[in-house]
Amino acid sequence: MNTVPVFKTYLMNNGLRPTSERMAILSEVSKKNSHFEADELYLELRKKNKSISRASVYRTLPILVDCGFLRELAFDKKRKHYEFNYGLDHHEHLVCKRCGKIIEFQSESLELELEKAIKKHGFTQETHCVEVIGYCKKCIEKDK
Amino acid sequence: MNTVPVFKTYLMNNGLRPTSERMAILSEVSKKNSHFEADELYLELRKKNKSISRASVYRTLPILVDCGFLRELAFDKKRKHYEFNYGLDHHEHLVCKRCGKIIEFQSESLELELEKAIKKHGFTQETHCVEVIGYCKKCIEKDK
DNA sequence: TTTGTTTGTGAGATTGAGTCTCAATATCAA
DNA sequence: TTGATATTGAGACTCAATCTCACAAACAAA
Ligand SMILES: [Zn+2]
Ligand SMILES: [Zn+2]
Ligand SMILES: [Zn+2]
Ligand SMILES: [Zn+2]
Repeated sequence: MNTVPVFKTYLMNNGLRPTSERMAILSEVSKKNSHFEADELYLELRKKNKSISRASVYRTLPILVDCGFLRELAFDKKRKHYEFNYGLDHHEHLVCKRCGKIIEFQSESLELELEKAIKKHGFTQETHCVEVIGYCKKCIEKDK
Repeated sequence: MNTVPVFKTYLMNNGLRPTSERMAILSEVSKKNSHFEADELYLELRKKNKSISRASVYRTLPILVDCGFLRELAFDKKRKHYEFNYGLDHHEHLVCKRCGKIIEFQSESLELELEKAIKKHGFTQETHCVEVIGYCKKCIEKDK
């Protein structure tokens, strides 16, 4: 994908510089195909001998969220979770309280209904998150 | 409302005791008509000479969430926010990134579509939260 | 009641994700 | 080059939330 030029343009337009640290973080993050947290990413970069300070990692992630590469997730109110979300289909999450499994799902009609409700209140959406807390099929069966 | 007997039954069924601290917290919380956070509640109880320790407040809130009196909200990933949610209409939130205003809204058809999607995946819902991040009408107009 | 067992409380210590500081370094435009 | 500005990294710091543990309540059985 064309993430690099898009990121560089974003940085330029906001008076930010395309440092090697920022570019390395973008690169690492765009390889992710699942949810992750900041410290996990920091340690991964460290292992790959791309030692970027914890501060820089924590400083860069909000930038990547702001320019639309990452989505900040809401499950687990202790730590922030992210997912790469550029050029991919938008999805929502079902979180199992028992086994912790996270199921991703898509619903066009859900998105449409949400869009309607948002417009009705004169609100301008940037992102949204729909998260369902409950129990997955397997866990329900186990508890019988 | 019949919160007190419902809470007592819940506690009983879970091997927990209906202590004066727990009942006082339930009482305080059920008077709330807006979003609040744990420490705020602790300080309020303190002012009213119902000195309950910070630990007990933090210990009781998850119980109240678990038995359905409170809902845990997802905006502001730094601190946990709650709202009293018993016998009231279910609603979702629009959060303005600029002024911080939180608009509550309801949509029957949104709920129905969500319910459909959940069932489709064999998931059993306990709660959910829909949160839209963006800009409110006023802030959009100001920025022109 | 009394006794023993279990559960809950409070004060303060501890944790840990995330932020801040600031001197040193990198970037960039002129 | 040079000067203005932005960024980095190491480690100090913050602060919401949790944990510890001695003591106090609640409860069940006798
Ligand atoms: Zn499960
Ligand atoms: Zn996802
Ligand atoms: Zn606003
Ligand atoms: Zn609300």
